[in-house]
Amino acid sequence: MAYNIPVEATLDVIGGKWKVVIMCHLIKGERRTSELKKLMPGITQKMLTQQLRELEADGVVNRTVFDQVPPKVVYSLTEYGWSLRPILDAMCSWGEGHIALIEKEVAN
Amino acid sequence: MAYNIPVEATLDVIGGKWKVVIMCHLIKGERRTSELKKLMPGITQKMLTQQLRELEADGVVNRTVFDQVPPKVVYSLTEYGWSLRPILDAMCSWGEGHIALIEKEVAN
DNA sequence: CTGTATCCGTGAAGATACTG
DNA sequence: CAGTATCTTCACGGATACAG
Repeated sequence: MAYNIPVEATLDVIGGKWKVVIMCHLIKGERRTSELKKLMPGITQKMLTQQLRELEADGVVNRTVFDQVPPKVVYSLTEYGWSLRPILDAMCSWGEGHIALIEKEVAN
Repeated sequence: MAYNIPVEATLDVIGGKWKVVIMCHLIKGERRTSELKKLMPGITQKMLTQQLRELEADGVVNRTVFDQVPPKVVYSLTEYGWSLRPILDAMCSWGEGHIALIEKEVAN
C-alpha cells in the first residue's frame, strides 16, 4: 500500500473505532477480556475480539492464553505497542481538557 | 453525551476517516479546497466538505471565504486546533517509523 | 473554483445463538 | 469465560449531476 502521507500508516494501526480506547485501557496494565468489556459498555463481544485481533496482527497488543477452566485470556501492550504511548497520552489528556471546555459551555 | 473514558471526546473531534489527515496538512499552513483535494487523491469532494464542516463545528478549523470570482476558500487551523498539534505530530512521526519498519520486513 | 443534492451499493457493526 | 458463526441493518461514503 502506498500512503499519501505517513500519518495514514498510523491510522491503519489505531484508526479503528475502538482501538484507541482499548489501547488507553491497556496502558494501565494488562486486562482480561471480561474486564475490557466492563470498561467499554458500548462494545460488543464481536467488535472487541475483532479489534483485538487486528491490534495483535499489527504487533502492538499481546494475547496470552492461560490453559485452564474456565478459560482466561489476558491482553497487554507489546513493546512496540508502548511506542504509541506518546500519542495515546496526548489524546487522553486533550480529551480531558476538551470535556471540561464543553461542560463550561453548557453551563452558560 | 457521557464518555466512558475521556479519550472518546478526542475521537469525537478527530476520529473521522479523513480528519487527522486534513489536520496534518493544515499544520503546514492554510490550504485552499483544491489544494487539499490534490493532497488527498483518495477523498471525494463530498467527504472533504463534510469533514471540514465537522472540524469547523468543533472549532478546530477555520474557513475563510474570499468574495471573488472564481470563488476562493481557504482553510486553516484555529487557535484551538493548534492545541491538537502534539497529537498530530506524534501520529505523523510514528507513522514514518512504522512505514520504515514495514518496508524493512518486506525486504526480508 | 467551491459547494450542494441525490441516489445507491457496500461493508461496518449490532443482535443473537452456539461451541469449547 | 472467551470466542465463533450467522443474519440483518443502516449509515458511511462513492459516483454523479448540478448550482453559484
